[in-house]
Amino acid sequence: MSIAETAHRTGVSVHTLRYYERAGLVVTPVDRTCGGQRRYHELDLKWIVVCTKLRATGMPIRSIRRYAELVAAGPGNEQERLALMEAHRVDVRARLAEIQENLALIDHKIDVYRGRVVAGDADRLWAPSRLTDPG
Amino acid sequence: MSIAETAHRTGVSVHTLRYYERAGLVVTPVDRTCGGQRRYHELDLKWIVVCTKLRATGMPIRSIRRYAELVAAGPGNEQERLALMEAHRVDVRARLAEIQENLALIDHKIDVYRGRVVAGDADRLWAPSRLTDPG
DNA sequence: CTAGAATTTGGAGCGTGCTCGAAGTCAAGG
DNA sequence: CCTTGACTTCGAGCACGCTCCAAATTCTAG
Repeated sequence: MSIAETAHRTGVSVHTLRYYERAGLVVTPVDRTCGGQRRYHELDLKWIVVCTKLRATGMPIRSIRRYAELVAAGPGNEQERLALMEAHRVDVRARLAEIQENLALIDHKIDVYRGRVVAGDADRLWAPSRLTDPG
Repeated sequence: MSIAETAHRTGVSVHTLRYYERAGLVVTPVDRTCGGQRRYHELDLKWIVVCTKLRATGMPIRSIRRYAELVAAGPGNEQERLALMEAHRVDVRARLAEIQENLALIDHKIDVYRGRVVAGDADRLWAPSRLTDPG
């Protein structure tokens, strides 16, 4: 299929598809027409989707490239692929925990402001407790 | 306290502290010595920590600036602060969900590679199922 | 008072991940 | 065949969030 359809079906732009290819994120060279235009197959599409999911978890491009290189190299380096993924999982979990932790602050702020808005709507009287709770 | 100590106690670099100030993330102007050097107080420190937590959840600098402006403007805009935080919470939760969802892929890959590594260590025999499971 | 460490400013530089522009080539319908 | 739109490459540009530099000034310990 054309690059446009691939872009449509994977949800990434054609620019990004070409960028990913330049960046070395492909496992096998993308098929081309005799005129030089890219023709993607289902397998290419699946791989691109994997890339987008790894990106969505914050894996940097260069790590995905490394992973693509390992996959391209064929069987025999599962140990390294495993290490790569495990390291990334540690990162992701840490980030997840950090976000969840700090989400509590946001929840708290929302509670506070909800209270203030209700009080304000009721009688425009409140004490801005900036000294104990900045913001 | 000095900028260096503030940096130490908040975990952000002195460069970043100055950058945040330039970017309009402060609620009130930072106190200065007669010579012009910054002197941070506990309240400044608390606000900086809030900023770092918002940053940690992915809130962009310009949103934090907007929030700081609202806080600086004093009581009366709780509605807007609330809207800002609620919008951000929606973002954060969506991102959280996306990460968690895609973490499953990583877990799956790890399971697969663990299996392959064990099999490989045992007898170096496996079928690289690239056609069904790229990567 | 003085030396040396810390801080100041404005602006430049950088890493990441796209995003786009220009100029030319290719593909498919009529 | 011809037109029109999609595609090609290469390199530049951009948004973001820092990070750093240089030269001047200030602070602090001895």
